[in-house]
Amino acid sequence: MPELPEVETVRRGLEPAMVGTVITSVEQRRPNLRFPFPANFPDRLRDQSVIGLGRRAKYLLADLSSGDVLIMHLGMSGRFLIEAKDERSRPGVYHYEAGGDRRHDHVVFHLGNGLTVTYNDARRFGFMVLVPRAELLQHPLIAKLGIEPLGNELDAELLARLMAGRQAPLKAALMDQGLISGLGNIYVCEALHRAGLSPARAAGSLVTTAGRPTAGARRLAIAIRDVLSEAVAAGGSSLRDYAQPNGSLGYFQHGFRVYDREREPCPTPGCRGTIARMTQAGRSTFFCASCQR
DNA sequence: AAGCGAACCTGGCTGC
DNA sequence: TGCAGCCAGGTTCGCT
Repeated sequence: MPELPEVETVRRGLEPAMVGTVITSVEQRRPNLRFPFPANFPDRLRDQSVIGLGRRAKYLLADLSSGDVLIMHLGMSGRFLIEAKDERSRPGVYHYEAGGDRRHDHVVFHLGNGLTVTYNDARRFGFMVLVPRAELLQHPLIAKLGIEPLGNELDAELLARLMAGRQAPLKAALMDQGLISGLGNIYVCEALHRAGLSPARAAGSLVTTAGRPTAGARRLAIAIRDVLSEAVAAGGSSLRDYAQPNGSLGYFQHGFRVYDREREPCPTPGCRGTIARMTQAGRSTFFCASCQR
């Protein structure tokens, strides 16, 4: 599920519930997700205050008073649910409404403010790791991440530099978290369509022989920023059963122009093409062969 | 070195 | 209704 906009939406949903409160206890209901939980995981969280909740790429980073950072990744199907322990005490404030299979509630954080935050992950590709704050940037999960696409660095020049010399399909290069971190299958398809670039062309084709960004590179840098910021503003996309922590649904999936729209007419003004689907590196790519070159 | 396919795990949908 | 087969937002590993 979650690419950068969804993770940022989750962060914004969890922040008011968790930051500034204390974790009174943690229920860890299985030994592992994608990886084993850290040793003594509940003990290391108990009685810690949550000082801040940040995000790097698709990782949530909870800063704890113990000096540890709790790194959390949602994998494909991870989500958080916020509930009031006593619904009557906070009527209508936080209420889990979206459907969900509670058999996959793997971690429950009990908070000092009376709320519980539950991590649910059917496929268990997500994980949680504890790292001392001073070691965070050296941690293998974090150290190799590329630039934040919504940060200040991403422009046509940097994009061209990152893609220069690469023979890999442009789509694959954009999915490479070591180059740009936070894009996934959906938003890469969307950004490439907005930029009018074929997912199959070589990444290095965004650079002129003089080493300058092509016009396509300029369009793509803007398209990446636009599609991500629009999706964040819309509260992310709700595919299948994904919901925001408060149970409400993101609605950016209505803004998809190509993703999961195989055989539909291309939405580009004046384009008479049809959205097609192909497989690249084992993942579905949705694109318009007519206006994406 | 870079790039591809498989693997991790479960659930939902489609089609017979 | 049942069941087999295929598909899914991510990441890592091992083999070209």
